[in-house]
Amino acid sequence: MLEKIFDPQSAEPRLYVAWEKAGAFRPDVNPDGAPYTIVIPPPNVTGSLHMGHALNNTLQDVLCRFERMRGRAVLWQPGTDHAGIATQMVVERQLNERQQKRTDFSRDEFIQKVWEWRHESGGAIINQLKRLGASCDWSRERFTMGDNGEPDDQMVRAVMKVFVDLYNGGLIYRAKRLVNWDPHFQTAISDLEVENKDVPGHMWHFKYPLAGGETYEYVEKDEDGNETLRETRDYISIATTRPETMLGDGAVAVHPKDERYAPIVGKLCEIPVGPKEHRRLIPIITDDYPDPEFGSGAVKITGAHDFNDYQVAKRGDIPMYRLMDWKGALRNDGQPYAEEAQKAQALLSETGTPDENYVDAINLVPDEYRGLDRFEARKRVVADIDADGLMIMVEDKKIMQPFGDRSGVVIEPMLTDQWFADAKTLAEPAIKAVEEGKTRFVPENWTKTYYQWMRNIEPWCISRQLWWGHRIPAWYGPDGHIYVAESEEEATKMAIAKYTQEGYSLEEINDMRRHEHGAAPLLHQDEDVLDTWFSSGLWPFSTLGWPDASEGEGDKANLVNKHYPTTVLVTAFDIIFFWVARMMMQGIHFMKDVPFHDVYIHALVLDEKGQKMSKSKGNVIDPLGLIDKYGADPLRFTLAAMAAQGRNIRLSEQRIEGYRNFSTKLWNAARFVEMNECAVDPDFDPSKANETLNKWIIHELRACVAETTEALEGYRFNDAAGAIYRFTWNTFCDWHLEFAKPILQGTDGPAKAETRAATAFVLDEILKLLHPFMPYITEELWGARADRDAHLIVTSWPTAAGLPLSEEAAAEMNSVIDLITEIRSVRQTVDLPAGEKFPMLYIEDGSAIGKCLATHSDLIERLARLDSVKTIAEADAPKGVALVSGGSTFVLDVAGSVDLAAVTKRLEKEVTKAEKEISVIDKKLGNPKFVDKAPQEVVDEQKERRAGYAEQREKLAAALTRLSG
RNA sequence: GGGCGCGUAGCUCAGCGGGAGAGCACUACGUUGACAUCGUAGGGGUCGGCAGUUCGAUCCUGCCCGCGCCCACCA
Repeated sequence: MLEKIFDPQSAEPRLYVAWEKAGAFRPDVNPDGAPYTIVIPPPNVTGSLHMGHALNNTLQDVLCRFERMRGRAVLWQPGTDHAGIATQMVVERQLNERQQKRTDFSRDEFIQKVWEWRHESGGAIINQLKRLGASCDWSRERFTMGDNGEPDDQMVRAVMKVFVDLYNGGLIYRAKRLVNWDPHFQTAISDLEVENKDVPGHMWHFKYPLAGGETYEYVEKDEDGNETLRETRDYISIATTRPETMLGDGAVAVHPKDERYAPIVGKLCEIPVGPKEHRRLIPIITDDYPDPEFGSGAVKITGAHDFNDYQVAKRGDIPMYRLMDWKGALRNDGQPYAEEAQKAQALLSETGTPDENYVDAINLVPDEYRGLDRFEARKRVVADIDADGLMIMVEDKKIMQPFGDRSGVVIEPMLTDQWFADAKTLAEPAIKAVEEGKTRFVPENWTKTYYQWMRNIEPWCISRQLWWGHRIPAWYGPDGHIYVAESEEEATKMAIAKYTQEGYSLEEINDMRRHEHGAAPLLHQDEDVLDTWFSSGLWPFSTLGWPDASEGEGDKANLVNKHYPTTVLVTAFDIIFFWVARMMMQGIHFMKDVPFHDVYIHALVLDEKGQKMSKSKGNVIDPLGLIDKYGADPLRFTLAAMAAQGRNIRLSEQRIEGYRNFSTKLWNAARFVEMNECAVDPDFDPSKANETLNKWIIHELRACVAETTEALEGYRFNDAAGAIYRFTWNTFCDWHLEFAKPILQGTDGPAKAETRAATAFVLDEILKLLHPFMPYITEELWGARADRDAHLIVTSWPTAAGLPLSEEAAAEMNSVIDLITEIRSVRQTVDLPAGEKFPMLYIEDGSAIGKCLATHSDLIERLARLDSVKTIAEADAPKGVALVSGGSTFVLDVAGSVDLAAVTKRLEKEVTKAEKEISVIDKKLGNPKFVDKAPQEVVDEQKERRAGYAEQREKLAAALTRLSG
């Protein structure tokens, strides 16, 4: 016996364990099936399940369960991401709680601590995914750093091989370039990890005096060439939002066509800050970058601290002076300012590209500013210039400022040595693959976003100055030569070979080693680690066993051949650039094929007000809390039902409650079926049903199967969920079970037996269709209803082809439904007491409904609360409450008085409606253009509709005369 | 500045060339031993505005108004 209600708390863990134990999550439950593969977007090990995860994984699980039931060899490959910065942060925070710092430990010790954390509490999110019901093959769980991060671990080897191969192919290189520097974490970050935000700021206008007190005529003209301003100036006006970077200016640039400054191009001007006796002079140059219309038209060029200036400086061989240290404070190294400034001044007389390392060593921060934080330095610079009388004005202005997405601090463009991947080259085949349709975005419009980004891609900075991550497999020799190899051993071999070839003896090589590092190895490894996304980009093949050679299907560990390319990637749009693009680039390069055929981009889950959920806003809805409260099934169903393509999801708890009610409805339906002894009959053949009722429900089931299946095939989760919801509640429960009651409680043996079997059958099919969305309750019912050979999770998905069409039965039952609905409606209009029963008379008119009326009189009487249903000739029809359904007229033989005015009003309203429709259609049909140009079928359809309404109008009119007085 | 998207019932959203839909909320009534986490019935919308294409537009096109999001180097 089924319990009165379903208890998710106790059932969910039990069922989940049973599935795992049965091996249901492994692809070999369907050993002969075609592969169906999804790699999970690996959540951060530090993560805990949020609503986005819940949606993302629900959709993946729906697909996996659906395809598994369809017989595919489904591999849902799970795992987690080592998430460089995030994880390092978590462990550092723990140290802080114990009054310790990361730097209290050696790098090895710290990394050891991170591994300890990872093994103890990392991966809590995996258990949370299990609570959601995710049917991942956990036996294959992977971590982007491997089991222990050791060089022989396959996940690590994959990363090393990729780096080395790309390096050898010239697609990875080391260079000094301007990068986004996060002063909090003291590492470079990629463009994508920077959030540009509008913040209130200032724009200061300063005078840069011309060298030697020179003057020029400054003239401004309007559009017609008339002079609007003329004055003699001994300065050039410069605007900046970042005065502290003035110290590193290498030039002032103006547009070549800007006549105002033509007289002074090529001359020198003075940076108006720093000790007066050592003020630096910089040249006034031309470049296309400055916009004459903006500000004064003159731009200071600080190549080491601004991305635009960097480009100008590169074009013009302007030295780029780095002003800050890794913490974003003004530099405190090198010689006193006077000497350093002199070095810079000396560069002025040189031509050609300045040596970048020489320039980088120059510290142009005046002694009194050294060591100041950049924002403090800004205040000081402004105050000093102002005191000097060289500030023209300051405006308040909204400025775009870059922030680190993790640290929240202002990002500093910084000139540093970093490793870069040649994204432009890697992107080409990745763009082509989408153009050729090898990978398809669903919904389609995301392809544009993908193209836009890929076509404008910049070199990808892949090095990070962190401790936690894949260490870059590059080693430096005593002479600074770089050896890139998959292991230190190999790099050392390369180095020895190189030095031997250069004529050094083994003795001398050993000397080099001693000289450079005492007893240390010959080489020292690059201190940096790789961007987390560098390894995440390999996820679709590294998790499947690459780079180990695939030994065919017998090799369980290596499924690359069988499961790459994967079938579909399910993710949110905010990760297209970070992750999808990188997987495309790396996947195509190394596997010679796209990583996935489809990319399904789903919505973002927002709160009820349409705001992004975030901890800081405090509007986060915790999915685990909802699972505790309602169970996993209602949450999953809600997310799937709301996952319409291309829309955001505003989640409200009411909605979840509604779908919890749905699961209760299903549960109660199953209880009803059980009580009525509708046992599962394995021999039941739906195509052999005789009873109209059963033929009808199977016909309707067929439509639902088709609709659900097609929707899932097209990633239309909401349509699929809607179809099964409506069929279950509005067709099966509301009508079929009600119709079945008189038969199940009646005495007609064969009809009862067939209805029992058919009802049991349809319920089983509902469980199947619903299983991908609500796996727990359906599995529970499946197991409770009969002794089965297999769990529902591995039971075959229904096919429409396996179910018969029964148009006639469908028409018949639907007309009965219409009639009952009409009677109920009339009863309420006339305010007939719900408990009272009356006879109903059908006025014989030879219609279809009349022919089947007797067959279904039991149903009609019961559901419409009638005494009896009788057929009489029109002439014998008494007066009474008349109603029209299906083109026939019926009379409720009501004893006593009823609210006749209400019935009259109701009928008249229906007449009006019919007349209105008729007149609209007549207008159309009367329009020769319509009749000529519209497709014949549309015209015919309108004619049929007109006829229908015309008949309806007549019957209604006749019914009006039947009302008793 | 470029790109994407959204304005349909009180709320959240489907539909997207020929008959305006769902869930929730609301109102009324609850009878039939699956279900009050329920049943039955009902009210409620000039489908953002204007123009165009079309025999016909909530749906296509253009413009406008309002609102989101993503990308972007204006000092």
